[in-house]
Amino acid sequence: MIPEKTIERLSKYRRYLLEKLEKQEEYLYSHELAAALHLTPEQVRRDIMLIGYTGTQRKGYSIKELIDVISKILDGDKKINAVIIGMGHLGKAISNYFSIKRSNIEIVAAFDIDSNKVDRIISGIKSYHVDNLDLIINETDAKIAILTLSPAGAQDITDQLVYAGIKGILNFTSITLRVPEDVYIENYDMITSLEKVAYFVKESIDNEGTL
Amino acid sequence: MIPEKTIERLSKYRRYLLEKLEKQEEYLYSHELAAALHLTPEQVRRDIMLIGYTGTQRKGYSIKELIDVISKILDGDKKINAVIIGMGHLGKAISNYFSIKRSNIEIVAAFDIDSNKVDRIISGIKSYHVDNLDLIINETDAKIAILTLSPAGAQDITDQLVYAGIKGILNFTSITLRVPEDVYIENYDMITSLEKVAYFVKESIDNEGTL
DNA sequence: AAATAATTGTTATTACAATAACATTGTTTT
DNA sequence: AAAACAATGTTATTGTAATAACAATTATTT
Ligand SMILES: NC(=O)c1ccc[n+]([C@@H]2O[C@H](COP(=O)([O-])OP(=O)(O)OC[C@H]3O[C@@H](n4cnc5c(N)ncnc54)[C@H](O)[C@@H]3O)[C@@H](O)[C@H]2O)c1
Ligand SMILES: NC(=O)c1ccc[n+]([C@@H]2O[C@H](COP(=O)([O-])OP(=O)(O)OC[C@H]3O[C@@H](n4cnc5c(N)ncnc54)[C@H](O)[C@@H]3O)[C@@H](O)[C@H]2O)c1
Repeated sequence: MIPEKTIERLSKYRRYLLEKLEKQEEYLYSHELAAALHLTPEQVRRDIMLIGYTGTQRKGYSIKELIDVISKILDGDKKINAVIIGMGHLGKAISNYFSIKRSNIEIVAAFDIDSNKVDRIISGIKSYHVDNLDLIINETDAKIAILTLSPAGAQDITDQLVYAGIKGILNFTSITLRVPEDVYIENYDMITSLEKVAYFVKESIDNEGTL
Repeated sequence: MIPEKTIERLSKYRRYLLEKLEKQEEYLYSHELAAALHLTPEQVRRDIMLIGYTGTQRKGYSIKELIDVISKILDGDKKINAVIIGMGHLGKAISNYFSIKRSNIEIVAAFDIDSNKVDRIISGIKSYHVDNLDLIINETDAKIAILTLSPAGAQDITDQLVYAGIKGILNFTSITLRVPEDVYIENYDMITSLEKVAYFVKESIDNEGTL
């Protein structure tokens, strides 16, 4: 019901607002938020309207209240657990990163097929052999999986994850996964991102002076 | 002129087509490509139309020719060089990844501020101290930068990159960067992606049975 | 206390992207 | 050689997201 793009921006708004809150600030205007995130003030106001929060005119939005409203929408009322599959280069980087950050989402376990990488604690996250996938996911009631394993095994593991009750996947493997309708997939494809940057760079170089 | 979303898909089409080519296949239909990437055949045909390629009816598209047309658009005629800034966890993972992959984009240098991480070759990429940023970027004629450094230094380094002639940035730091109009920025924000997945998972769980 | 200025909230418009419809054409079959 | 078929190419439609316009409102100023 709330547009996907708005959800993305809400996440970014919240992070910016939390910074402001730390600096003891109380109110902010739509144009401040817009300027900070390279958006238009209209866009910001529209998003805030969509989530049903209202500021006070001439004074702006209460930072604290706005954070609360956004959090209610993004987080709901209970925490959500996630697991990482594949503790290679990328998997370790992500584990390390999220072990620092605190949020409503907690990474509760990691998995790998390589016996050298399991039964250890890496960046504060316990790592298990994939054979225990179903068991641990049920025990921890994890609902999200972050896929950073080799592409070859990705579809097979995905099927197991779905069977175990995972409802959302953040997929870093470059392959396209098949999942049932009720499982939400967010694909992140680094090659595509890089090729896209390269394309627009090329275009901008080609068009130099053509304005 | 070609829509951004089409550029993204072209990158994915090409990767799929290259796989097919390796298997010695010669032709494919729009519906095959669509099924493989979870798109509609109409979307695929439209994209192909936009880039001015035409297949043959009843026979489909020539895989080889289509790859060539896409490559002409995405790659242009010369290679493009990239650098990585920040050889921490994520920087290393990416360097390692792209040292394997072959494409039109080559990562020619890496930079860090930590003296323990410089003047070495990491995953086949030579790593320099950031003090040499301008020099090396000019020497290598790099046009793209991948930012995987700590957020604190990101805006400062970005200014230096722009000054040195960088025209495209793939930004993994979670902060929003200021750049001139002619510099293309692609932001990738892992927290936002994960929070988005969490939101839609929550929604789907809440709406269970409400269909 | 009235006027002013600045900001919000909402509706209207425009732009962009995806989907659908269908006419066209090359291939195959009989 | 003619007819049927199955795919493409293109136009039309719908849907979604972003932008713009403006009315409503509340602090501030005089
Ligand atoms: N590193 C990057 O920057 C990068 C960028 C884009 C995409 N990717 C993708 O992310 C994935 C991981 O990349 P990486 O660089 O970390 O690779 P990596 O080889 O360092 O790590 C892969 C890990 O997955 C494990 N694994 C393999 N099969 C498994 C299975 N069936 N179950 C559980 N674990 C399994 C391996 O043991 C290994 O530890 C790959 O699919 C890659 O294409 C990585
Ligand atoms: N690791 C992840 O999965 C992940 C996910 C999302 C975002 N990020 C972002 O990516 C960036 C890197 O993450 P990480 O986990 O690799 O962190 P990290 O601390 O492992 O690495 C950061 C590296 O940047 C270097 N650095 C710091 N300041 C620098 C400067 N001015 N010039 C050059 N190098 C500098 C540091 O020496 C270090 O090697 C951070 O901004 C982080 O927010 C990381």
